[in-house]
Amino acid sequence: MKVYNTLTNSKEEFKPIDENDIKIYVCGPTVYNYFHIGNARPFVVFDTLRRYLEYRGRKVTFVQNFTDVDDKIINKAKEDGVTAGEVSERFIAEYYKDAAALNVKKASVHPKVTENISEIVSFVESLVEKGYAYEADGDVYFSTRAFTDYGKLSGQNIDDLESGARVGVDERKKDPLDFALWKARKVDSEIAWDSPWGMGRPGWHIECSAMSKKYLGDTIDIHAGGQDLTFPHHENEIAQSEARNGKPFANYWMHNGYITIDNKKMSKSEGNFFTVRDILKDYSGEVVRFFLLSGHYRSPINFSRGLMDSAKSALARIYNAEQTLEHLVKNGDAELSDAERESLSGLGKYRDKFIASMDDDLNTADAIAAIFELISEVNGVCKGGASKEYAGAALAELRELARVLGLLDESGAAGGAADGGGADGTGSPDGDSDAALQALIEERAAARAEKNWQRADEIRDELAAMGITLKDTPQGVQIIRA
RNA sequence: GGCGCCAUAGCCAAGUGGUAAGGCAGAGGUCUGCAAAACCUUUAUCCCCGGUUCAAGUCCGGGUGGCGCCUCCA
Repeated sequence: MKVYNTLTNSKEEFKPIDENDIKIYVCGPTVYNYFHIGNARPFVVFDTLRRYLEYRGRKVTFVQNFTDVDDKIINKAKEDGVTAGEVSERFIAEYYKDAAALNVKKASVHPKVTENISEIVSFVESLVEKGYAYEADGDVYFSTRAFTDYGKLSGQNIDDLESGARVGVDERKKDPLDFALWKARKVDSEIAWDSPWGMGRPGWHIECSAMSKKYLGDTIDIHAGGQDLTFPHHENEIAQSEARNGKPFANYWMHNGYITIDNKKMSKSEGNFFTVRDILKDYSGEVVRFFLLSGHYRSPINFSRGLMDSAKSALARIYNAEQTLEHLVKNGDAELSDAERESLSGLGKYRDKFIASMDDDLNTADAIAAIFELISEVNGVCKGGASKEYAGAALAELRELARVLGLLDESGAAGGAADGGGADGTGSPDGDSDAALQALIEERAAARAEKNWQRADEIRDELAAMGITLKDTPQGVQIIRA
């Protein structure tokens, strides 16, 4: 597999340290609010990376942290009159709900900053001892000029960074680019932990270095996150970790592009954001996921209702194909036709294309195209009916590929179709135990046989109002539940 | 000022130097009692100007337009 590595600004062959245990760390959310669609992108993209690696037979240890102590959380707690811990616990729970809706798997570990304070303190102590950090009035700062490789990830040299720095120089810092490892408590009521420098709490960057080391070791395979974390967050992580460990921190750095609104970056500070929670009122999580995977992860994606509607329609094509095949698996012919046999022998080419696309720096747009090409061929072959065997094989491949992308899961939020018996009423309800529904379907079949179209349509409309769609196919009535 | 990204049909979007995937929307048609789904047909001087090459959307140079990081941010 090839992966675009921000460290080298080029696509490189991905060579894991240990083929049997790939180590990935993704920067997780600061839990003071529901996450927005921009935050959702790395969750979905790197969950897809993980699924793909697992699909290819690799074991993956996937760590995604929760930043559960931070200025924003403390401010939110003040606003709401609750503790910082109550805010973070609440939004961690909300994170899991939205992530589940997007079909994002839980990480191997979701460490919290507040549960790793002692690791963080000893990490900082070690940096101080090695001369990479200094204490000032209870704060501890990292000395960027002490780390000679500073700037290697963002491709900047330290002097250019400095001349462009817009932030006012804190007089306690020796250099404007120095950043806080430990922040002294300002007021007694503020959440704080004891340390060699007095009561305080960790700075933002140190948590990822400390937790990555604890859960994955000194050198990991992939560190990932949004492009906006490249500088300073990831640059600082490299400085901290490599200064302390004396080894490379991460071999590959992957950064996803932004979600934009009217082509401008979506961000909380700009206020032009949509939370996933709100979007889920109008679209299923699966549509959101499909939307996020429909372009390449490094490109910006513009978010709008119109584009979501397009994604919804496109995903519906995949669902229609699945439902048609499910119906044919139950109601199709017994014998494989020659045309089916021929199609079947070449069906693997779509899997090949899918894999080639995913191997090429996670090109999900191309991988989705492979799925659509599979669907086109299968729909063509199944026009007017198909054998159970062919439908079964096609369905298996369709699901296999879609599920690598986290789509068409059994557990998926969009739900599957339940299938009924044949239109003539002789078929078994095959799994559908709703007797009233079966009775209506049989009544409609009888009405149709008598050409009583009015009654037949009435029944269809009645069921449609209940979210049940009936399709008359040559293989009998297909029942689709919303 | 420093560093970087992008520009492909009405819209979204792939594209490894060899004469443009896929999806959505639109138009016409087939199938259907009508639908739905599906199928068939149909829609691109690849931002502009140079250059390299037998061959350039793809490489190089120069423009133009848009975006981003350098400040909390996925």
